[in-house]
Amino acid sequence: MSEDVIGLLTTHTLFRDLDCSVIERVADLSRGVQLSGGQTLFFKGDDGDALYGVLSGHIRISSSEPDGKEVIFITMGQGDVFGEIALLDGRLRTADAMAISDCSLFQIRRTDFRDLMEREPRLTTHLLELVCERPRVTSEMLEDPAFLTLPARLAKRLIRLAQYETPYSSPDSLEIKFSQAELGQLMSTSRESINKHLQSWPKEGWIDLGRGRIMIKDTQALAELV
Amino acid sequence: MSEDVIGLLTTHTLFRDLDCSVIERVADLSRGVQLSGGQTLFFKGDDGDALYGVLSGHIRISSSEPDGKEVIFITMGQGDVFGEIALLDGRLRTADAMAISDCSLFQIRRTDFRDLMEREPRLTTHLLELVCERPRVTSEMLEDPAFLTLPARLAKRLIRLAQYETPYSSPDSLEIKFSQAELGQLMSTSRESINKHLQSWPKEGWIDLGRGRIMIKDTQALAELV
DNA sequence: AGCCCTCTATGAAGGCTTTCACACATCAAT
DNA sequence: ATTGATGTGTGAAAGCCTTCATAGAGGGCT
Repeated sequence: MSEDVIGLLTTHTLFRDLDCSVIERVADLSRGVQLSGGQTLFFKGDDGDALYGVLSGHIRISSSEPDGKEVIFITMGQGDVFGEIALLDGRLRTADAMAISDCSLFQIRRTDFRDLMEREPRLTTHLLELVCERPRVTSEMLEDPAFLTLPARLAKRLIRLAQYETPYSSPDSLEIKFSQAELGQLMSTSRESINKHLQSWPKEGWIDLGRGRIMIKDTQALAELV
Repeated sequence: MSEDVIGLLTTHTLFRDLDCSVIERVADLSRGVQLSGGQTLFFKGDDGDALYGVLSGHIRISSSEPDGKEVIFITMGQGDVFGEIALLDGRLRTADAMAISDCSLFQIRRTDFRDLMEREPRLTTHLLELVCERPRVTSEMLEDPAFLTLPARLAKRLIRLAQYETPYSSPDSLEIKFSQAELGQLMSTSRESINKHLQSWPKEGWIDLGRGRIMIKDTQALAELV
């Protein structure tokens, strides 16, 4: 476990360039968390008292309403670190985090991390970079629904998913493991709408559809829709 | 000018609790920027080399497309500080900033600010808080379109505008100085849709409509729509 | 006053999405 | 092999929003 954590830490933006001794100290602070698929790590509104890193499995960051509607913001996979905002300001979590498959995470608690930050200024600087990255992504998510039509957004999202948010990939044919219903939630639209737009693309040879997965065959063509 | 800057700095989250000497140093670093209504401060994609604070006037943070469409994210008024993300990571601006009225701003350049940060760790901590606040707001802006109907979002937005984003206010009757067209851009919808929904509320006595302004008469009633 | 520009008001037509309903395919478990 | 759960494929009806077109009202300027 500890070696896994050290491996993840050294490759992540947040901790890269730090001395080995510091990384080991961070790893010592961390404790393992195991979740099975469907379990919730935290809810929107919980106290934000820790940061998490994904060692294996996938975590869905989403927000849901009492009536059952849910918006998925992003899914986190191996190597991703999340929960850093609540870690910094100690306020409430802004979204839910749920395991969508069996997960192995590491957790660093707020108090431990703050002590470390005081001793290691570079850690703060890196943390700032990480926190700055989020708004850059979110502001794009804000303007896309206003500027792009649904098929354009869908194409864009598929490309993004293939590049960043799936473990599996091969040279010229990228696979996305999401059901059409999940895609609908990712994009705040209905499963049926997703389905109707997806129908036209296999005919062009741009994608292949399967049960619970989509193979991208022509990224270029999809990109031109945007 | 310098006294104005010091006044703004001492009241803002970013600099509060800092020693007077430090605040004076920050003020010394800053230079004044004057804009007349309609002038652009920076465009999305520009290099982000400075942070700004509003001494007077209003700045619109928005993002626009070649075809003329525009989404307004937020408007900044007296006492607001913006541009801090590009300041931190030195990357490109994520939105346009334009003066919607004659403005007096102060500017602190990236290089100057970073020097200061190294000498003043508390400044970094406060900056982190500020940067953390943004995603909290934006993530709400992301889920609202998915969960709420247009009238609900409109009501919510009016309340927000009345509270935070207009200089003018009086006890039980809040005035919003936005045209219906601008409201449409704020909410990524058409001027006509805004108008149609607004029509029904004066009859209930919840708001008064004027040319280029809206008076909120019953905040409670609007809040219940959400 | 007269003129112009901006903003508000309103209706009709059309488009895109949602919702509902149902059929069918796939996979896992018994 | 049967059953049940989950995911995909489709069509019809309804709703909401957009776009287009047009009218009128309010303010500032000469």
